[in-house]
Amino acid sequence: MKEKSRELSENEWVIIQTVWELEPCAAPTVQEALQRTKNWAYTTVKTMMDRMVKKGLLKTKKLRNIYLYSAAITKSEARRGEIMKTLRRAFDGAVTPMMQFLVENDQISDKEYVELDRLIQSSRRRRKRKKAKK
Amino acid sequence: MKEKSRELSENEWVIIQTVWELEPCAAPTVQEALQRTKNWAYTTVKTMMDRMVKKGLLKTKKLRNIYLYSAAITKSEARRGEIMKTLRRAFDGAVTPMMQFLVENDQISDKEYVELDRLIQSSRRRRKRKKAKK
DNA sequence: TAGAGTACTCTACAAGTGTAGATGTTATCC
DNA sequence: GGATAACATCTACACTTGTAGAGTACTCTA
Repeated sequence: MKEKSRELSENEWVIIQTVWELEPCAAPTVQEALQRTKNWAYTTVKTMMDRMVKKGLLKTKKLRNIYLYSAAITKSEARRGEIMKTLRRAFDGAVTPMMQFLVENDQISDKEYVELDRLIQSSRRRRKRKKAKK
Repeated sequence: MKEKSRELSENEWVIIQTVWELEPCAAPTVQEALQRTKNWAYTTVKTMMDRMVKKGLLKTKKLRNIYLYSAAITKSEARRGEIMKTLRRAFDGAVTPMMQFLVENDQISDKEYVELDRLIQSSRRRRKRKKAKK
């Protein structure tokens, strides 16, 4: 289960987000979709995407004379990688201090508290059950 | 309060962590301190540190003929930057889904649950008080 | 005051990333 | 069957990051 330590750059995130939404999709489609936000030339997008293929972040399938891209990693995997990176770099790998930081930094609204609370409870219950089972 | 979006690279994190511990400190000190973990040549460390000064991550003070470095940003600022980056990139800026992810991904031990719970309660109380005051 | 340390400065180079122009290729429509 | 549109490939270049050698400058001691 060796995580291939997928570190995405800022722009790679932008691209892969779009691909997740539209996959399977061709490069021009992605470029168009990003027209509003990013003003990238077609070749820019295409280059980035091809590099991402080489890195195993995207994959392609040739369809006649065009390539259809899709993500080679799930959103969940990517998120995990990103979080792990932050955790490792900034919090010595410890989850609690990171949560603590989040909680203490006024980045959480009242409503979010409630939700978070519920989340924790339910996840805890779930874990307990799982443990009991084995 | 405009955050200068301080994005540290992997190695910059390593350096600044050391500086936080030892500051004010000279470059050779940092290099020695990292000898065990990283096997960087002195010039490597020095180059990185000087680049970090240019970026506003570290600052120096000339003392006779040596430079003493210290951090130009606090650990807290750096952490915040790192978290914000993850949040923005991978979670669309929303805290709750990120917490949810943490909670649901078995990255939290039983003990941590308890602690987290306490954390949330107390932070919530604190916030309530603060609100009441104003 | 010359040599030995110790720290600093300058320069460099490879890999990765952001960005894209110019050029080539294929399918399609008149 | 030739023009056009749509897509792909090739090439390039500047900037950042990782890494460090070679050379210089200052300071202390014999």
